[in-house]
Amino acid sequence: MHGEVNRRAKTRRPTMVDVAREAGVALRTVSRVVNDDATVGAELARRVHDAIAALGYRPDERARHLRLGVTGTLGAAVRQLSHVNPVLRAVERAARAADLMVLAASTEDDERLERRVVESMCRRRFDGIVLEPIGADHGYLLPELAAGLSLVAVDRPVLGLDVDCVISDNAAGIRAAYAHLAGYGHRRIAYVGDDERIFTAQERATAFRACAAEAGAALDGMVHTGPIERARIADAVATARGRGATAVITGNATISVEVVRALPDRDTAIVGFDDSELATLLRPDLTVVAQDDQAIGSTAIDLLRARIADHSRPVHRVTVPVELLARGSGEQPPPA
Amino acid sequence: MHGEVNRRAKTRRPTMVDVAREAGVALRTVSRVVNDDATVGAELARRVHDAIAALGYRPDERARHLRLGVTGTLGAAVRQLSHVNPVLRAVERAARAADLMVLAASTEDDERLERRVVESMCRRRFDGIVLEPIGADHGYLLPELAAGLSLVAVDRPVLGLDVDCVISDNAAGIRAAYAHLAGYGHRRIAYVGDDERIFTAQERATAFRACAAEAGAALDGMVHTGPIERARIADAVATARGRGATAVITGNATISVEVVRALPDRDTAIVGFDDSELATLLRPDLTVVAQDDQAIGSTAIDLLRARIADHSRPVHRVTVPVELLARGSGEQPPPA
DNA sequence: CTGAAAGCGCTAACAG
DNA sequence: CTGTTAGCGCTTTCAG
Repeated sequence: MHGEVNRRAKTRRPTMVDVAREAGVALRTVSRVVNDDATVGAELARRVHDAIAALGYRPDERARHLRLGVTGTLGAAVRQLSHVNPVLRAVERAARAADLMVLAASTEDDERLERRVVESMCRRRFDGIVLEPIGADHGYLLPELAAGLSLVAVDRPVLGLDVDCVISDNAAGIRAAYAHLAGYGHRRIAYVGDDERIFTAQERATAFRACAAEAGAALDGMVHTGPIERARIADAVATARGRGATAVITGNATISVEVVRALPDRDTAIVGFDDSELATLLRPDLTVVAQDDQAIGSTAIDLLRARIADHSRPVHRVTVPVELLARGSGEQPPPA
Repeated sequence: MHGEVNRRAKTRRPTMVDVAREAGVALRTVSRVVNDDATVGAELARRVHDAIAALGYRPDERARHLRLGVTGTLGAAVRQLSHVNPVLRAVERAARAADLMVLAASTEDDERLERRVVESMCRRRFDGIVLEPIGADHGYLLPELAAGLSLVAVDRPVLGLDVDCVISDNAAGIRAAYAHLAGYGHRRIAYVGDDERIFTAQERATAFRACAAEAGAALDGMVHTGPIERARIADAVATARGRGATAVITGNATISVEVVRALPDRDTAIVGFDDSELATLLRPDLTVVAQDDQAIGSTAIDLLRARIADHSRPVHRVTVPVELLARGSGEQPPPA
């Protein structure tokens, strides 16, 4: 046990100069020891460490970063920190492997907050930013990019701006889901998705309509997009079933939950977009189109590091394949 | 649309001095405009803004923070950013209301990573840190606290150190759950919890044992704690039911899910610790002991701000009440 | 290795 | 309001 904390009086924090004086060495030597430069003798290093401990010296990275120009820090501006976000997890992991610190903040799906967060990170001179962009107008990024910001968008592109991004192959995912259900004999397949003002929602809904058209299926009462609200989704499911739907494709994990909630009897096949922990809680387990979160995260860091290293390199837009995981809910044929 | 990004050549970023020269004003005036000080004429302010836009000047907070001494930034070191964490959400909200930026990082339940993250935040001179402490040895915090770190622990105390913290009333939650089930006639109540090396898990398990003792109930095969593994929890549930348990109290939300998974027939009453989105997905809906996340988060920020303002104020350890939410799973009587 | 000094970009104190 | 200047704490160059 460590016991009582000695809460320091109003005295100035010690600096490197103080440490140098205490240890009786040159400032330069302290700097070397702190950045553990090999070219310093063992005896001197020990004296410096003793002085650091005696004074309670703590290096100040603000000054270091100011002098160095770089901060060794990446910002992550995501929709909601405290939500499940495997991509963010992969981003943190990949950044750690590259010895970069990730500091994250929520944008709360609020365009103004996104702007505040990103601009704040820019003023702090983070080396780069991983952004889950929201909203339509990202014009505020233009001066930052011109001033040297390195940015990579994940999950969605930054509309109207030519910046690096890495997104899932949403259309391929929908096509896989559609073909999977059709392969089990479904002819009336419905889609329940998110608000189409959201980029991914729009991509997925569009792909669904294309699939139906190609299959020669009518769309009446089969496509339901809009905000994620329990009542709306329950309505959508009821309408689709009333029109004879025997299978549903959902637009994301939250919608999958609501669709399952709205389907008390399990006679409708479901393929959900996005995998989640809940998928294997349901009975039967949920068949899903899973994103490759690990690939998205590490690709984002790769792109960002390359952009930081060479600001004028060509823009890369990477599309990451998705995978259909058959677990049961998507393999039931239509009722005879 | 904004079109092509003008990726700046290798030229130096403009500074305040450049802006002052461009606008033909004093450096001091630029500083005032940037920090929108009211005592500056409209005409001059316009000229400065024009110069800022013309040069693409972006203020550098590193220098500002270095000069000012404070950073207006709080760090949040939490177990896993990309997990559901309503407390973190409340922390962000409360900090924003106080005009403080929260930058968060994951500790991944790894003591060494926690240390790296916290020390990094200290070197960046964050004004304060919100920590979800893990592990037993927090001795590394001692020099930081002595050097002026403001810290508040949430969810668990920092063992062996006398620092501010805010935790839920775990024992009261367990007592409420026990009394609730007993009130519905249950005499054989089991507890399935997390690894007791975790502080909250230990508190909850201890409280459960005390409840059982007080009720004069035998504990044989009724208390199961350990790591969160599907097989272990399934075993625990089977054992408890074999010994005649008619009700289960769980130690946290993840365990609730696993317990439900292990109970295919719904003839066992359940009260879960921690509310979650899943609670209302199950049938019957899950009765839970819910933490007051909002209160925990805003209290944490209050304590932190007070600590920042007065470093030698007395340490506060706040316990936040919990609430039992009856939803169905905890209101079934034992089978006759 | 030492000692001295410049400079990163900003704020603030000073005298006009 | 302007112009000048010191200084935040660090890294790094330069001569010993």
